[in-house]
Amino acid sequence: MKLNFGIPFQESLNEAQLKAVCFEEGPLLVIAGAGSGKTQTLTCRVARLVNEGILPDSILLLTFTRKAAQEMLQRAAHLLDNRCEKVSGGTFHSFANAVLRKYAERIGFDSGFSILDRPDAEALIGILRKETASVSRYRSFPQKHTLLNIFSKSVNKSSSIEDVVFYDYPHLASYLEVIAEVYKKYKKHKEDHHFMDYDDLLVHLCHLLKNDVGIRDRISSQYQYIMVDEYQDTNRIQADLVKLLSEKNKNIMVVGDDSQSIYSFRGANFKNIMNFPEVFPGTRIIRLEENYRSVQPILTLTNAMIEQAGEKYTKTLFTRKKGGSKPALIQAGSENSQSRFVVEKIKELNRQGVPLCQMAVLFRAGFHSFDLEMELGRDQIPFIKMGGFKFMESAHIKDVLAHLKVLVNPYDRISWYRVLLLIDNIGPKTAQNIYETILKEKARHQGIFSEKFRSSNKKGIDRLRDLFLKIDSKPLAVAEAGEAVVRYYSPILKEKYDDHPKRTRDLEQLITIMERYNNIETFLTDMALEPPSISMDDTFSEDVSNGSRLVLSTVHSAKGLEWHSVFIIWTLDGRFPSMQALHRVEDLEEERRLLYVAATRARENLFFIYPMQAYDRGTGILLNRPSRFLDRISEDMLKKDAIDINLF
DNA sequence: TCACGGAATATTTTT
DNA sequence: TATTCCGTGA
Repeated sequence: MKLNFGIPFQESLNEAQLKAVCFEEGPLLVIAGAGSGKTQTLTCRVARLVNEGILPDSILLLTFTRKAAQEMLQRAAHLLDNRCEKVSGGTFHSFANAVLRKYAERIGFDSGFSILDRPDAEALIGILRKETASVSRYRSFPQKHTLLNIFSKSVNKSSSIEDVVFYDYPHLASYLEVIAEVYKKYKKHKEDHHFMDYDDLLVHLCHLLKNDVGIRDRISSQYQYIMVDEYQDTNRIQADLVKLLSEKNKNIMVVGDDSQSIYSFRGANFKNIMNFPEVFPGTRIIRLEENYRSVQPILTLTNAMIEQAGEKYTKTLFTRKKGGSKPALIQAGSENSQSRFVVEKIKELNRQGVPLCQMAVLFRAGFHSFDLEMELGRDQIPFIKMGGFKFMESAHIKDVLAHLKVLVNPYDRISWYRVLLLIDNIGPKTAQNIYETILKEKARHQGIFSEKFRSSNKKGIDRLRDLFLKIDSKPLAVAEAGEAVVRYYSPILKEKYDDHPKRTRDLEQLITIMERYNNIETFLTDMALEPPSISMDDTFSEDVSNGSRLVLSTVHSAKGLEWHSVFIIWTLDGRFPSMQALHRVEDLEEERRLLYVAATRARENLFFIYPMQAYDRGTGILLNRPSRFLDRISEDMLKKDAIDINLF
């Protein structure tokens, strides 16, 4: 039976997809296997609703990345018309930000709160960590990034610092009190200075909706239809938010795949998707099991891999794609032999007509590809490593932004330190003195004028003062202020980095971005929340002649993507699954899902490669078995080969 | 108190 | 690869 909606997409949908698209009212759980057309289903549903006259701004589409949201709405607009672009869509965080800006005062916040991105949060913790006197007594007190991980996990799992430390960081148990002390300071500092880190956005929104019935009613009435993508990666707070937001209309559709839940280390809880039917009584479940991506031999293997998983919604993916060759597990003599194999195989496939950009090498951790990167360089094979560079997090960009942040919020300590430490002969101590003077005299950025400085500092301080005077003297457009800062910063940049030409170009890009804004606060918020997914393209545009580049990626960053041929390296037991995950069943299960995600990225060819042996530095154990997730799989599904290092 | 250099070290990271 | 940490000397 086919229904007709008079819109041109329905022929492209299979029966299960169509059911999901046409689903009317109430809670709906869509279990969407890898490559089963989940995005298309969501997209079509949005288009269908809008087409039937539902107001776009009463539809809410929540995703984890800004890119995913944009893409879906654009595709929906393409199917129907541009009403779809008006659908409220975005990440949980940007949604929270938007709501909180409106109602901040209800939770005792200034609507002009600033957002701390990860480096900012770490920097703040770094300062507080040093300030905490007792830290110096301990030799191996956790570093700032570890502290932030602990704090964040405690928030995202809604459990106490104590529980997180005992459960996930037992080796730090003796520092518990001091860790808790730093946490308290961190929290207080954020409150005092109207900062929110990423987690706070969700926490405060949740708090607002829970405690303010009026606002909760207003918001949950506004959204008639709510859809959530990648539901298996939501954490406790996000699940609560979904529940609160859908309170009035109960038209909540979540889409996800429990087998692809790989973010528990960030507090994601795949139980959310398992428990959904209990939390929302009357839930309909629809399974999307037809895979449009991989050939059958790959699906047969990946089905077998995930079959062994403990808890899951059962589903069996199938495809109508014919042919295809059996995936292979390859033992290489050494790490370098592994790299050589990959390089040679890629060259071979490339000769057969597979473009480089249709091949990917995936691995568990970023540094696993170092040796391969060198081999690729030697053979002059162009590649792009995903998840690597973060435009907004690079030092020079942060430097420039810090100057603007100080103008917006003169009590922003992290940014002040950042700005001041750039000046010659100013170190942490001097920076602290200056900051305290500013705070004491409530002197905003003019505060730097009043302190008496040693003559060795004078020149640098004077330059900074000139900059602030210039920006103060007349109202400047965002980009003009940015240009002034860049002009001030440029000599420092040249002094500090020998690759300054490239970085200077980045700064020019930043100015270009600024030109789109007429308000510095909005600009800064966007940079923290929705940083431009910089195609640092111009870095590579010099060799545009060969636009096609091989992709190197961690498995996490590869989620949702697909390639003609996929190589998974380091499938050595102890690397993948990683050593740290062996002690706990849940962790091991997540590793299994991770390898599953990696393997299901492949359309035609799939290779697992591992070096014959490697020492684990942490434990001193010799790793010499292939991944336990592959070892027990029979030869019918997985071809097992050893290659000789001398072959290459 | 700061700057410099060398060494160590690294899960995974949509916000 | 790249970032960060620590010790040393000025």
